[in-house]
Amino acid sequence: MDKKLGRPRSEETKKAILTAAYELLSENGFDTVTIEGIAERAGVSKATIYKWWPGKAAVVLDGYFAATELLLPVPDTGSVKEDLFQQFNNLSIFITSPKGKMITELIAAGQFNPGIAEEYRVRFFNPRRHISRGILERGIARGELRKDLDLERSIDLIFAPLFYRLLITGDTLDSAFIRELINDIMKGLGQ
Amino acid sequence: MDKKLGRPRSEETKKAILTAAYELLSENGFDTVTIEGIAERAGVSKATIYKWWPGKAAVVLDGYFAATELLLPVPDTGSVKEDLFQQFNNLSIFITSPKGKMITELIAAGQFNPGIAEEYRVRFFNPRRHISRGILERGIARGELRKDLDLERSIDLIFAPLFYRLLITGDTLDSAFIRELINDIMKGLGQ
Amino acid sequence: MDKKLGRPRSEETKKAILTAAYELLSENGFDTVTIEGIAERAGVSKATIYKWWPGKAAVVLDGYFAATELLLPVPDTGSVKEDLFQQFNNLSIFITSPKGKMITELIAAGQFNPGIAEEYRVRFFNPRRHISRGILERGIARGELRKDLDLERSIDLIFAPLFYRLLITGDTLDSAFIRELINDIMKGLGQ
Amino acid sequence: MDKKLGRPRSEETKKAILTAAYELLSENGFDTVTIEGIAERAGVSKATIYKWWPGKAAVVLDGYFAATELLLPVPDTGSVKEDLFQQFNNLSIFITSPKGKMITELIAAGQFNPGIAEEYRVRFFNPRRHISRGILERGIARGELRKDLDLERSIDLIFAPLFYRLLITGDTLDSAFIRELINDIMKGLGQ
DNA sequence: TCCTAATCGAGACGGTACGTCTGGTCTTGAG
DNA sequence: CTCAAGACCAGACGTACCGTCTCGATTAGGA
Repeated sequence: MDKKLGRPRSEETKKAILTAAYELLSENGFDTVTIEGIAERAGVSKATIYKWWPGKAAVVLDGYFAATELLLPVPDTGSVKEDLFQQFNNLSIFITSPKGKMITELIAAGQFNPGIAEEYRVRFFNPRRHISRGILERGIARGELRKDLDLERSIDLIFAPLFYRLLITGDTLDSAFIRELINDIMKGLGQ
Repeated sequence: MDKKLGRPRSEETKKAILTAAYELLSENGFDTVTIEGIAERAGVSKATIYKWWPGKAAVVLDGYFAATELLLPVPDTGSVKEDLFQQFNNLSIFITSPKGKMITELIAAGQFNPGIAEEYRVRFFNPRRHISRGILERGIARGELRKDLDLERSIDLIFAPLFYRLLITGDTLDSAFIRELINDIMKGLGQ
Repeated sequence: MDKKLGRPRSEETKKAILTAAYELLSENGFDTVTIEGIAERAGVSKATIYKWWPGKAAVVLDGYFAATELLLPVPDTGSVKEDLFQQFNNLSIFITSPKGKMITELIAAGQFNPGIAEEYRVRFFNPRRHISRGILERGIARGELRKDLDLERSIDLIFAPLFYRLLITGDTLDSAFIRELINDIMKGLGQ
Repeated sequence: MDKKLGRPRSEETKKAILTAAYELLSENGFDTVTIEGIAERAGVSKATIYKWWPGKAAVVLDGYFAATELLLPVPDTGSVKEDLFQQFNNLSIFITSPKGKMITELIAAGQFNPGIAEEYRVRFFNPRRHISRGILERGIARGELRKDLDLERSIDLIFAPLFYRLLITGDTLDSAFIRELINDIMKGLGQ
């Protein structure tokens, strides 16, 4: 069926490209990374990069996730507030670290490139939302939360303020903020 | 004091540049706008643009706001929920319109350029937050809201999900969503 | 040793550049030729030109000589006067032709660019001086000329008035002038 | 007749422009002089320069001659050879001095600008040729030179090799060369 | 003393070309 | 067939001067 004629793709080359892409991203920021720079650093020809990725955003994103994929701990303390605090405190620590700040630039790049956006939604956000969903479901089961919650919207409620600060206001993200945020969302503004 | 030596700056030229910048932004999107394109469309020399703006992002932003500045209605129905619904429904209508979608790209550009970020914070977000603050304060005065609210954080709670959807998930923003969002935030997830 | 990695330089492109350069030189004169104009006419990118030549003067000069290199007849009539007349009459015909007039501008350009000067000395003047040297040497051997001549200085004596007229006085160069010039130089002003 | 309405032209301004033009010429060479640079150095507006001169070449030339005009000694020793030696040795000292080297660049500029050429012919060459003519005429009267000389062509014979070396070969000009040059021209190459 | 006309500085402006840079594509020859 | 090397076109970058054009402030002589 699918023949394998000719020289096979070199895994080393692929790794070198992703590593170079990630290094350049972390050294200079997304917008100053160039395909040419990646090719040079990786000791690879530009054509090889274009052969396997459609453009700079794709390589850099791949490089980022290749270097960043990590196990996400699933908190389960028996308390929604505490579980949420643990998850989002971890997240806020991550996204304010150098590694995390890059996600900012990738989200920005995603505004000009739907493929990129899809990618980080699937690889970055979905797994984390999955964990939040578990927390909320257990909370409902335990009666800590209202039964009628729209889970997806509820998850948005917590993620959103973090990224709003990150992308728009630039305000600090610390554990006090996370704690108060969760309190507000649980309690509501009313009454 | 402030001298007026030399040929005065041409207001027509300035207007032509801003108009051209805005038109190109709305036709092609931020990242395909070029200074050269603006210069040509405006019938203006590149040097003149560089004289008054440091780069593409600055001109385009200026062009955007010059074309977009509008009166913001201040709702005051006597009900926090209704006031917030009116404000944020209007906002969601705006940011899902062609004109509003551009703000997405400017926010993206702001990730690579602190000056830009500052600009849209001041010109776009601050006036709107000011209105929200008024709504919340009146709500507290009327006893509709908890007295101990941190106003800024509370405002974030409402703005954030809109822009989270806009920038990250891409989910739809309609009046049903706004209504439910406000409900959730007022009531809280708890109990 | 000298490796031949990578895509080889395109001879067609090179030719197109030189041709375009020469055409523009002959149409408009040296100082209105631009690299951008050459690139456009040749259907070539500016970067390609800058890759192989340091600047406009170098390309134009190369284009000029690529279009102009021709066989130089070596007169040998048995008479110094006649040989010199043939050589310099030919030369005067050439340098008053359109093709030849360009050399004027290249000499001018050479005043601001030593590399250019070196180039036309080697490619234009040296071969012609070589012929003159032969004529004079044969003349000395035949006893037509003084034995103690400094050949280089003597050659200067004939070339110089042609280019002096060309570059400075602008007086006409015709075969009568050449004849009289050679007479004067042979005879001397004295006595 | 010619009315003198309005503010009269400022002589100081004119002087400042010419001085600035000359200074910049001597510091950086003709081709790097700019009208803008002259205007700044002279503390003058560009428009004022364009009011009185058609372009850079004209101002610089004027500046050059304003700074350079000097008395030309008229040698009269009773010997043509000695007179010529004195005149051309002086000339060669001048044109190999910094001040004199600039004339090279002006001659180059003259290739692209007939007005410039006319100017230095009249202001630089004619006065010197006039002196040479006197020397030759006295030589003829004294019987040192042939009666049938074409004076203009004879003058060319001496000027030409100096400028040929200056503009084309770049060979040195020293008093030995001048002496031998005059000898050769007087004696002729023949016999 | 005011008026008129020209000069001048400052500096904005439309242009044009500069030389550089990156993006993507294409062409070799080696493996 | 893959790949490194690297030539190539396309086109924007930001800069530098060009020569022209307002401005407002002088600076005379003539009214």
